[in-house]
Amino acid sequence: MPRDSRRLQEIIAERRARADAQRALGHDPYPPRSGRTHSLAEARALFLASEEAGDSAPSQRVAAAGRAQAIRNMGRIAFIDLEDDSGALQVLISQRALGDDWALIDSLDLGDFVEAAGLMIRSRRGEVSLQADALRPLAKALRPPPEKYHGLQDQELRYRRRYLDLMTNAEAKQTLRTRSEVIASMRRFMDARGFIEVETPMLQSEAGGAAARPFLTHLNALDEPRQLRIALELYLKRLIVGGFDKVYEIGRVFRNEGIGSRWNPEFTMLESYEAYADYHDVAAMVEAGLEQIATEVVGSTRLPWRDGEIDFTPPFARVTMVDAVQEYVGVDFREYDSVESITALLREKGVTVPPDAGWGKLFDELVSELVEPQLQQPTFLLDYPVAISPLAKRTPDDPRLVERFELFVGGWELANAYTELNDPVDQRERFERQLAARDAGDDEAELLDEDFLTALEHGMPPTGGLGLGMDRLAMLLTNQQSIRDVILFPQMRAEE
RNA sequence: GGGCCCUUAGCUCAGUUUGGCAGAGCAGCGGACUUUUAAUCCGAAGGUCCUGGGUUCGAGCCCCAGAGGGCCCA
Repeated sequence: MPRDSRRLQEIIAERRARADAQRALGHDPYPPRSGRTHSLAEARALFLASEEAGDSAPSQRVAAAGRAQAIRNMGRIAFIDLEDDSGALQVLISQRALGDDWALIDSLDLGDFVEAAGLMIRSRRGEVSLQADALRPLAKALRPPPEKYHGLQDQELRYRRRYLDLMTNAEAKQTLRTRSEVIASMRRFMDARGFIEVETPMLQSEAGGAAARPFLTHLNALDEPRQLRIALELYLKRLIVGGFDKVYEIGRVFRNEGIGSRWNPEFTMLESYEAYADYHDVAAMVEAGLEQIATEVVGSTRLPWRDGEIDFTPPFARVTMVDAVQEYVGVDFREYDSVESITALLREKGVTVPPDAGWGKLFDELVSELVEPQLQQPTFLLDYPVAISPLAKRTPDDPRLVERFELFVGGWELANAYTELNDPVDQRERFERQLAARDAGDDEAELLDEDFLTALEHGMPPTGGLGLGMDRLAMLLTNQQSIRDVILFPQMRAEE
């Protein structure tokens, strides 16, 4: 944190002096509690209701509180714009009404929390106002707020000091509030379908369930290494083995990888597992869920997105991976089953070939470059190659494919789902193949989780599983292009 | 990892074209004002021009290196 400049130190000193001035007037600059009777929106509503009823003004006294966003002192009368989480309200206050406490006006700074009490009126210019006859400091702000008109523009400060962003940028606050509503709406949807919400370990001996590098830490009490989870999958499936038929978790996962416009090292996933369901059932649930959440949160299934819109009205498009690659690349990918042949295909199509990559990464590259960007409206891409899906069940008619879909929206992967692999023998072979890939240099390959295999050996019913990125869902529903704008405190390099 | 852009007062930004005294608005400070709402009016202040080197009589500006941030690509 950079040291405060001399100018800023002067400003802080001035503000501390005004806190002392409040004490001299018999007011505590930091009283323990507020005596407010109405939020600012409630106070306004009280007046409007009374006006609607034909009364000139409500006779009920109001004590309201909030942050002083503007102070207009006209000499013997002053206007203070207060703001709380419900809205804003103008306080009108006169020297005559306040008496000795009029001196408090000079002790106020922008950013201070203030309480005002009196009757609701309409000012001469028509502004619904609280005509206060009592004023009381609630909390002195020692540091000045950002400039009021433009708000805080500096991207770095907006992320590092999010409270200043929230304080001054209404749009940023609304976006982050919507994120919370998205998560609440998702919980309502899952709960109503009979899922129970569970919590599984974030500290794991071997982080599994996804292809990603984990964060490493140490558990002192047991003197053992631990990894932060990269997915929720393997523990939730243990619960299906145990007999919970519908479980979900909305939780933070951690991937020690890049930071970018759609990537933050910690992000929030929904995962759900439903016994006796398959990936088609999961797709139907995702359609219903996104329809409901969009309707609850935004009020429509047609959402503005960049220059156009995204339509979450079911049913979503469904296309198999085989057909999609045929359409956008022009080949049957099953005929390119060696590293050599798919490398040649990538070269032919002008896709950069990552060095030392196995078949799975090369295939992923092909699809990421040529197929996924095409999928702007919600589209289920179905039936993935088994090589990049070590936890999914093979399709009945082609053992090279698995019953898996990813849902793409706006060209982004939003969700990933399988008919879960519940054959412990096949699962062990898949893990061993992953270990071989790891030995060949793929440090994102799955580790063999012996306890998870033991659980599968006790028998897991046919199960449909889902993973869905809540941050990206929040981005889609708020029309934000940067994940940092839907995460309250995105990761940043430490200051200094 | 690569490319491009940004960093000047507490905040929002000019100033870089063509090297020549460091600028404005808001906020703050002093004063005026009993219906304002980006209040208005008068006055006086306020700077690590991101950091470190270099070129030059002279660098916010040109050159080199670095830091932080943003965007795009991998």
